[in-house]
Amino acid sequence: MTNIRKIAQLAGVSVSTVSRVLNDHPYVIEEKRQKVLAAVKELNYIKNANAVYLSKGKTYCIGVVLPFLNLPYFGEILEGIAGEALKHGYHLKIFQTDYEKDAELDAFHRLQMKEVDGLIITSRANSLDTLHSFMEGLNVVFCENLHGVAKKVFINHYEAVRTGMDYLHSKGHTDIGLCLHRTFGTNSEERVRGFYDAAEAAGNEVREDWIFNECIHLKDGRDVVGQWEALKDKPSALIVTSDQVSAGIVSQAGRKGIVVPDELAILSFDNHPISDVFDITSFDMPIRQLGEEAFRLFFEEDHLSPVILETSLHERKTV
Amino acid sequence: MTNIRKIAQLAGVSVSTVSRVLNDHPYVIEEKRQKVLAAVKELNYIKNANAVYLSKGKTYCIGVVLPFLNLPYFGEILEGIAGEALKHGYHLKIFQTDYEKDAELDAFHRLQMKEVDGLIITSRANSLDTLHSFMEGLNVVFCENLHGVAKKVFINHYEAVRTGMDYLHSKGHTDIGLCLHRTFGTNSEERVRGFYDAAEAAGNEVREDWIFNECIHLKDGRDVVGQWEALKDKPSALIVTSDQVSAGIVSQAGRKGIVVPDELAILSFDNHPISDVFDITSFDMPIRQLGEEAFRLFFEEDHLSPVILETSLHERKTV
DNA sequence: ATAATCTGTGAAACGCGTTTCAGAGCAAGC
DNA sequence: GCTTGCTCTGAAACGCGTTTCACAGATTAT
Repeated sequence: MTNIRKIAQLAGVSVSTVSRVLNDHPYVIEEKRQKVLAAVKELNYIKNANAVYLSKGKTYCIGVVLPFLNLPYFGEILEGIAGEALKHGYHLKIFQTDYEKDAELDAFHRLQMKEVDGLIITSRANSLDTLHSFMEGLNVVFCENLHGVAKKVFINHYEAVRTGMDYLHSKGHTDIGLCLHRTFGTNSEERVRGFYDAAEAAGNEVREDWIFNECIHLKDGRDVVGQWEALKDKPSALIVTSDQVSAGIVSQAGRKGIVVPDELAILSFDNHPISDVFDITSFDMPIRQLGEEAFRLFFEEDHLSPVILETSLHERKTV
Repeated sequence: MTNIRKIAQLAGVSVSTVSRVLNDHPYVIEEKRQKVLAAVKELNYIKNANAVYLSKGKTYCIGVVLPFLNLPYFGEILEGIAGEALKHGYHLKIFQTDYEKDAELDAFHRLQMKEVDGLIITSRANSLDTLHSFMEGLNVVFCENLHGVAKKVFINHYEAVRTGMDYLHSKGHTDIGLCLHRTFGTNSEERVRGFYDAAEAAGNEVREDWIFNECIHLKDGRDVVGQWEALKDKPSALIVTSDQVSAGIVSQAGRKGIVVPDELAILSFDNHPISDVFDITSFDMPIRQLGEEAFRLFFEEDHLSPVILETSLHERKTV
């Protein structure tokens, strides 16, 4: 393999000078510069990235920890991160976890090993206590409103749910259910908190059996309709934290002859294009922006103040 | 920073022995092994991944070139690649191109620089001629049926479209249109070829204005309906290469009172969950498997025979 | 005229783990 | 008793680019 020393030899200069030329450092006279460039061309020299990274102590690569790759939510976050990263010459390394704790910890280990310069945790399975010992002095960004000092960016789910609940109340609903991706995780907990707080503030009761968990994909929406039908006391409205699930609900309701919103109102989250297709009233979630801000938090070394993103309601026809 | 030499010093052994212990090589006496492990613990030693990669000449990382991250198609491919990669201890680096040639070439350059061990090209903008000079002796996998020798895995789009056309013919359709993601690119060309061949075989005319291009997202389906309505002579059926677009078409048709399939039949591709929700007849595309096979092609050094994946028709209610 | 800068350059150290090679010591095979 | 053949170990080379430091020579400032 041809390396920088061979170039130096052929060009009749020192390796430092070669390095200077290759990195556009000043203080190299034109003549030597040309000789170096000629040697590079002649020997077909290509830098070894790993040598650069070892030497520099950084990799211009950021790790993204996420559970799944085939959900629009994570695809959109990735777009946001990648777009912003590209602007600053950074690349993305994917750490897909399937919410397996070990896979998640592996990502942190990679960070410790300097395989990536930082980590963006879009969603996690491990407790903060567990993670703390792994992130001493490392650049980690969380996409959630976690307690304690950390770089974090998050969508104000609490406020969104409260606003949504008030909106449903104003439409006369008192019996409201909730469809969640999962119950653990800060973002979900924030939504649940908003849900309970709003219900309490309005003097309405919350029924545990009106909270549907593990609503992730389109088909889960269909299942929710089945469960809803089987209930003796049914909520008249559902807050659904994913447009995919809402779309599944609305389409299945259509098949079953359940009239939306008269019999069942749906207030959704994401404002994904699919909500437009199904005329689903949905909170616009700045997911791409979430990704962009996450990268910025990583990039700006001492940017420690949390970034809070707000949602806005897009009224359509399911409430 | 604590490195392998410090460990050696503290443990009173040579660096080779430390390396042996750290890599579970045989021929290290238990006593020294314990001393090394103790030193590792005491100094809180963590390997530097970049040093390993430089030394080994490989990174256990594969680059994935893709235009977009927020399309289900690419999310699914990624899932397939990532799943298979994980099994073999590989990670993924994302090279999002937006179909920009320079961004694409950058990925090849990274490969030359040994930043990744190989590249999976899920879709590309550069010509093969351009790329050829960049892949001399490098491990590159293409997800398309390109001409010439190369690692490749692809879905048999030609056959799928031909089968689809015959299916439509059998239902009495003679005036058939086509919705494409794009016109360039091998996969699209294969579909177009199947489209023309089938029409010709059936003795039907193909109308250029029945071919709709740049149909990518849900909303593009809506636009197609508008364009379709504006046609003086309308096709009675459309072959649509994405369920997202089909869903947009079907939903918009519903709003406009266009009866599917009586007035407009839709034969779609992907068999994405959304096609189930909309009852769209769709070809099942083994996209995840495409990703898995792509990784295998990369991983098995001399696996040069192309992998061809077949589709299967899922009949629902839009034809 | 002298001090203070700036330009240009190379040797050497640095970042750090892996691997080869030579050799010592010891047990099994003939 | 002598030859193979293991087991175990460390020195040194290897992979390779960046950066610091010392210094020579050329300017500019005082």
